[in-house]
Amino acid sequence: MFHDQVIEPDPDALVAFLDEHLRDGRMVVQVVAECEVVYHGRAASVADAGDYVVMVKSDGSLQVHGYKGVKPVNWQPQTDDVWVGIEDGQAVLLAERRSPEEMVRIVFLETALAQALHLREGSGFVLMGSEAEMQRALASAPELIEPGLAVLDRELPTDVGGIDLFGRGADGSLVVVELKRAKATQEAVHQLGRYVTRVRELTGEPVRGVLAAPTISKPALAALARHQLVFCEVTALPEPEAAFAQPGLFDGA
Amino acid sequence: MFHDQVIEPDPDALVAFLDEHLRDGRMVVQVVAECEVVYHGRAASVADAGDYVVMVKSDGSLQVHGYKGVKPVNWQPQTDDVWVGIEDGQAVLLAERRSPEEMVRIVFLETALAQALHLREGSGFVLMGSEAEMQRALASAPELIEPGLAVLDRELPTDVGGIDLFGRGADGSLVVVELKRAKATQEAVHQLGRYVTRVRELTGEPVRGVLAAPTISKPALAALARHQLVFCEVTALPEPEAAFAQPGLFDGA
DNA sequence: ACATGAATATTGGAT
DNA sequence: ATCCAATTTTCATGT
Repeated sequence: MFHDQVIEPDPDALVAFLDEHLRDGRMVVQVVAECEVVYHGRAASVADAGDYVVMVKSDGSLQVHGYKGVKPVNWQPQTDDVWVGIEDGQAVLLAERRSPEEMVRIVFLETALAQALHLREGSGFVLMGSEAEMQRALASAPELIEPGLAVLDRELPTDVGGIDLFGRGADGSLVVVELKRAKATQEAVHQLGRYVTRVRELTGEPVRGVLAAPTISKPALAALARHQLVFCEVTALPEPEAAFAQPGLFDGA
Repeated sequence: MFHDQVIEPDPDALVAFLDEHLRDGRMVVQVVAECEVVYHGRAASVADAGDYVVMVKSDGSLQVHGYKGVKPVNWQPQTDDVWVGIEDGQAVLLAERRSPEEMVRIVFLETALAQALHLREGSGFVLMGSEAEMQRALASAPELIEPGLAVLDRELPTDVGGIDLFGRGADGSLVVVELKRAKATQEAVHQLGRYVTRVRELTGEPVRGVLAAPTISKPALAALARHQLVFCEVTALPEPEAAFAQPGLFDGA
């Protein structure tokens, strides 16, 4: 898993280390260093000298992390080429990508540490509470939306977008359901309104619109009312499941 | 910058190491280990045993990286509490967050490496090519959108959303401009259509709609035409600036 | 390759 | 605290 490491390498040693391990397509390579980072592609950015953790994963994706935040300061999804070399006596890493054409260039000013890791692929990963899961659950139990609702379609495509759930109510009218796994915003209301209008135009039948989500923002609820649409509370995760919190087992901070 | 590390620590040593350095609010702490990760909050997930790099930054944010991809397998923005301890003879890390209420729990099965880094804040960061920048540029040079256009407002709020640029054309009609820094999609067309309709309702005047973006998808262009709206090509970055690509300076892969 | 839409989106700004 | 909109969004999926 942990493979190789050099501490405070000089530029030549760093380049040699990177060159060796970046060629090996199974390695995740990290460099902890004071560096400058330049990006040019979809946008462009310059980061002046600062301390960062540079991580190049085995798929060629690259990220430059600062001292805070989940998001890297700079990054690049799966690159096509990563080159290293010496320029003006300093180690430089250049990552390039076609489609879109972009590049990240890192100058290592002072390197604290470089390491190569071999991370074996995880054996399994399951995510619960996605919108897709909600959609399946509601398709099998449409009474959670309204009594007597019969689901006719899921992801029904129209020229203004895909309708999450499409059905017919107990009153005989068509029902368009827009689903959100998190709090619904005005944008979701606009989406729903667009679908309802279009289905009315296409069918000439009475159409009702339902926004199904765990919660809804106050402005969105007001907008719903204006458009004579309905909110329906549905949760993405079935149970709160308080099974994990185990106070007393951990040392308090 | 590089502060401290332990190689292949046993659970007790790992917990002692983490406990010491996580308390220090300036440290970025990394653990390279085979581990299991459970998340529960906005959604829920379980990752079976696999090799990961766990990074806890000095703001309490946490991310668990696998061997590929920019996105972590698991993560948590700025947590409120990080606890470590021993459970069933194994080192466990629990990161919790209020608002939203969620937690990530990591069981370290076999630890290759743990280290603490002190990353000083970078001195400067500049990003070019944001939509805000485009907006400023076009507000000062509205002829890039159409000759004779006079800009009346930026980010003009309406009850259906904020209009990026609002002005009056040489023909006397009102002009609504929707701006995208990247390729425009159908969603942008819907947004623009909504604004145009609303402004027509509110003013009773003739209103034209312009979608300004570097490119537009084919379906979006068709939708624009149906709604009698116009596309205008504007680039987010002023120049391609081929100043960075320096072939020949780097060792080929 | 292109287009679409979800995401534990994250993050910053405005109210 | 809430809400909204941008993002180098990334990523999976479908065509």
